[in-house]
Amino acid sequence: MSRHFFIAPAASASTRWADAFPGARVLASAVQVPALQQADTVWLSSAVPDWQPRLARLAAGPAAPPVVVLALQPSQHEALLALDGGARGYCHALSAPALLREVAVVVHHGGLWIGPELMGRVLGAFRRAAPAPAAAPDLDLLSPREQEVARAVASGHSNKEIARLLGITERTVKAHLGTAFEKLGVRDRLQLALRIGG
Amino acid sequence: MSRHFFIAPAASASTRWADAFPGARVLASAVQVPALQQADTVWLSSAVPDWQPRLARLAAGPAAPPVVVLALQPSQHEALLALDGGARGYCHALSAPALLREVAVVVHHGGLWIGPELMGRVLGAFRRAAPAPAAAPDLDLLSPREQEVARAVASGHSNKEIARLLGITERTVKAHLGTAFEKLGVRDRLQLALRIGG
DNA sequence: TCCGGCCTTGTCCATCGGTCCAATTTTCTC
DNA sequence: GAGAAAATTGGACCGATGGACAAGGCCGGA
Repeated sequence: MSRHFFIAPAASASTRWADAFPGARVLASAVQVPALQQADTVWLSSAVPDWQPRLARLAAGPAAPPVVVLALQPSQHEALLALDGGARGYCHALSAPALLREVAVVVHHGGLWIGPELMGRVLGAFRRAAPAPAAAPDLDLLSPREQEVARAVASGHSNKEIARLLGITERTVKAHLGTAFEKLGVRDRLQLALRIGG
Repeated sequence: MSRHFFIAPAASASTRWADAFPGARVLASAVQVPALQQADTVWLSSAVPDWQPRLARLAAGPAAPPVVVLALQPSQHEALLALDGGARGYCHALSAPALLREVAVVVHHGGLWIGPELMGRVLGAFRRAAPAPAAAPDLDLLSPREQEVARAVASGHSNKEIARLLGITERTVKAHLGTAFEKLGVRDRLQLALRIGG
């Protein structure tokens, strides 16, 4: 039995939600229900005046339920506010029941639901905040072949796998690793992976 | 009948995917298969050298299948590249089969799957302590003692050192590691370190 | 009280990983 | 061309690692 809670102003068009999720509970915006913490999904209308602090309270805590913000007039600005506030989804309040059920499945399984047009904007915003990391200087200490082997090790491969990947003998892999250990001052493959991977 | 395609280098750990999706097809990185356009989900390893142009080709078109990029060493930078390239998900290549199935459900229903670390960035840095609930946080799968051992391994310590550190027998360290490997679905200490981070 | 998970340790054994001895070939620089 | 560095492989040795099989004590929930 799935537990869905809708939080919306009194006169809202909650019939869509009732169609999509039979047995769901529709709450007046003023109500404070502790049971919300055990909900499968909380649908919060942005028509509720204090939806942002409500969202913050709902999304806090280790076992917080996924919250989807519903908007009668969706905007990218509001969508960013919702996602930044901890919402797991943002979609039109008048979406078809079938779509709402899709959204429920997604957020219930740990996914994030945002409109396709919003995705581009979100990615653009965060690419600016996450520049490409500089090349690790550690790797420059190694010869080209040693770098290949070292990267393969840092990817979790065994000597046998690396040998097959590079088309060389396992013995040769060991040789490259040995010199790589010495150059980087580590004692085994794990420490090497931590050096060039972290 | 779900159709899953995995594209990965020859010697990759594709057994995980086979566990998660019986009947799925594992493709060598060099193969070009038109049937990919009809796939339910395409899993693309970022260990494939030309994964970005491949992703672009896969994600293009009106009826493109959802593409999930798998990374042995997930980074926010690479995640952004993947999502910006049209990927619908980005997660660790060594994720447990159960988690991979969750990802499949999400993307198949139109959702977006991003790792807990990237989610934290999206949702704001100050609330990073309380990330998404469904984001199975690797370490939480382990018992307290197993976590201690796992963290020590991820710090580059040997079994003997860990035994001395924790005041237990080396045999016990092996026991904890064995169960940790099983719970996280990795095969050795290096992959465990890569999973939980250095 | 019984069951299950957790922590602990034991033995045995196959495999892996790292190091020592050594060698040949290629490639680049002086 | 001489020399140096890199890349390659061989063999052997031995410690580290991980799995298989077994078992005892502790503790909390059904």
